[in-house]
Amino acid sequence: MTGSAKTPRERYRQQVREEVKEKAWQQIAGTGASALSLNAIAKQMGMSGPALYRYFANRDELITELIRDAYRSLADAFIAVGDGGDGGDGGDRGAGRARLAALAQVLRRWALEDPHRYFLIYGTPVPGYHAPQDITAIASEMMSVLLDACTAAGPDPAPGGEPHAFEGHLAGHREWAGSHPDAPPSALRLALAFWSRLHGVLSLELAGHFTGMGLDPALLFAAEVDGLTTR
Amino acid sequence: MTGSAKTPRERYRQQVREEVKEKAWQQIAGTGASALSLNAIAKQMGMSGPALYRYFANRDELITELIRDAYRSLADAFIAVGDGGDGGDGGDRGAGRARLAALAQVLRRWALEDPHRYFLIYGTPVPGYHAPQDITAIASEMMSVLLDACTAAGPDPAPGGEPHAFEGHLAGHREWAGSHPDAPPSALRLALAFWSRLHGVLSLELAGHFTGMGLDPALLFAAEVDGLTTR
DNA sequence: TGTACATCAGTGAACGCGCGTTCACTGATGTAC
DNA sequence: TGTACATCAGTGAACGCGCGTTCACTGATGTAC
Repeated sequence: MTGSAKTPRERYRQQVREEVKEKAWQQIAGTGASALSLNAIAKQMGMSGPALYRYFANRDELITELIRDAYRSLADAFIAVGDGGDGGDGGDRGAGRARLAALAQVLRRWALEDPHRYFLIYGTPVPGYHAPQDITAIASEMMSVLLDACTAAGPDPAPGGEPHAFEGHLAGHREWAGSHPDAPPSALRLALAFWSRLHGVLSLELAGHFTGMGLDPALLFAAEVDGLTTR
Repeated sequence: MTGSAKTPRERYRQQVREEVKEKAWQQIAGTGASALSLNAIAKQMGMSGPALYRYFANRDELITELIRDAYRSLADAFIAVGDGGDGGDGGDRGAGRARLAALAQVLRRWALEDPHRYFLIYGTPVPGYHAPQDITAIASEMMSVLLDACTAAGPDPAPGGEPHAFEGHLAGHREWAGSHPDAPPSALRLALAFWSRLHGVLSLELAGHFTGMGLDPALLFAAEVDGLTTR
């Protein structure tokens, strides 16, 4: 796929890089990203610490790479849903809403699959860290898929007649929806509600705030999805 | 208030403990909780590192104390709103909804006042850390205030006739609402929506996920509050 | 096919750092008679 | 009011640890003729 005709050395390099990242994820799963240690990874791979500097310039580069991979993985999962459904532009509202529901399920599965990976993206920000531009670009890809579905889900002509005040604000502040310059404000609002509500449930769930409460987080999640795709 | 007739030494002890915590918060604001260092705090106070062991058994005890204080502070802010409003039990729905909106504003102000404090409670969990029971008790106090308001806000008899499936689940899983054994399932659901939706917006906002998008998070927050207190 | 050279993966020693925590000790503050 | 003793805050040295990162070097792998 990417850059064919690799020399054996290049292939090996990439292979080792992958193994480093794999061990890094294992370590993050155990003690969190802030405790990520290059030396510990090296030891786990049976190498000496300095050897890793052949593959990553420093600790920060490794972490950035992990964040990038996490975003890429989630974006690909989103895109797969977008491709699977019918075109969208001509689809009826029902199809758009079904696609929204599918995106929600993909998001939840992805989050539960590896909570630490989820928190690497959406958790407490690392002080001083700023994502490079190519990572924000991946985030935009995801938003684009989401906006697709939200637009297809229907403009939801406000039953009362007057659109919500927030939609007025969005009509004038839509830089973030650059990929969909024609999406109605109600679709923009729906996308933001989708994102923030589902993140709210997921991050509380993954952080363990529901444990001991005796309720099933999956049902709360489903209820929120319902609220987003109904009416 | 708590334990009068302190000796001067006890008073001094408590004073130093407070100063330690104050410096700890400053440090957290700068580099996050995971980088909290006892030695650095001591240096900032003009003392040697080991001196702090007169006041805290170890680093973990200090962090637990900070978490406890954070919860206490938010709970007190919630309780102040609850006390301010009219009784509640007899109040009309409008009053309940106004109280919900007030709680939302208090939550947002509290979060913006010190984002790191917010993340200490609601951010990426520290691997292996389990909150002692007295802290979960404080969380219950908050939930109780919230349930008060949600109950007063009205049972919201489902317009379509059939209550949402999730409310059926809640009717049978309400241990977490122990303080309000008679609250209708719709009130329980409202409380969970309040908590998770507002947390969703706030945590995305505080983590900086809206920066560069060109929209005003305060308005998204307000729109979500609106959705919770309308209809 | 074989030799000469360049590339590059990995090692081990070392640097400097800051961490949490313990310990024996000094000196000030409070208490009892 | 003054003396004898107990309490406790704070110090400085020390222990052991792991971290990221650099450096000079060895040995294997690939390339050019």
